[in-house]
Amino acid sequence: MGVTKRFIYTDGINEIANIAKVFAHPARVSILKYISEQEGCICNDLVDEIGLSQATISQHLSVIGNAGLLKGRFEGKKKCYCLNLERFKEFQILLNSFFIKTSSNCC
Amino acid sequence: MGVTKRFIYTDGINEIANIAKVFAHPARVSILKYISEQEGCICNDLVDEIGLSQATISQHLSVIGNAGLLKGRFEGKKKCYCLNLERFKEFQILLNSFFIKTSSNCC
DNA sequence: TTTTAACATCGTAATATTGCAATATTACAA
DNA sequence: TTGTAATATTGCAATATTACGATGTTAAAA
Repeated sequence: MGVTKRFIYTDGINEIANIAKVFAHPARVSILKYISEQEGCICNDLVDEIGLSQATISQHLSVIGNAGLLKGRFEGKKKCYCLNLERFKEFQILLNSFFIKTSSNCC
Repeated sequence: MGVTKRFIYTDGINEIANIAKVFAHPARVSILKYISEQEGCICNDLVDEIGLSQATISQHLSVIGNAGLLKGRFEGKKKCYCLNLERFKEFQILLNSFFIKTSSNCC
């Protein structure tokens, strides 16, 4: 018990859930918001900005990154994280189409 | 440790995360999809349809319900669950405005 | 009244997530 | 080289989530 039974759902359903999971933590929402607000590249100002430890921020960044939402490149020892806009739009479209398909009412 | 530090984020950020959390499990995505596909009112066909125990489905329904996404009423011993369309649209709008505000690129 | 069907709730086991300190790792600076 | 700043990874403690059996609760059926 305790494990999500992913195999009983369609790929489409699982995909929506996986996308949502990225946004399901305020730290990750904050990170995305902050990154998109910066003109230039940002690094771990996120640690100061958000107020979680460096380890924790790095962990959240990897969750966001694994979802394909980040482009990161090193500039010397600093790392620049940027939004992968294409993927981000893809997420928006997928979520929206879920909303649209799911908006008929039964009662 | 282990607790999400909600107090360090703005209400807006927490709200997005809370909304996303509802969709962050495939069972809940399935339930919403299934409910919206039914013409009339549905009950716990969800148990047969999805293949989780009645207790588990009921639990997920209460998560969805607590988010304000369900209208439920009893018809005899059966309970009819319907989408609260207004709230659902609200979710869609909130998520979308997050996407829009967050779509500028830094690199 | 008793039974039964349709849910809800409780208790609990299994697993996942969150967060941080400590410890790598990496690349520049001295 | 050695030191150091920036980030990643590891290990672990605390808490949350997921799932289900067992047990309520309630309303119709028998």
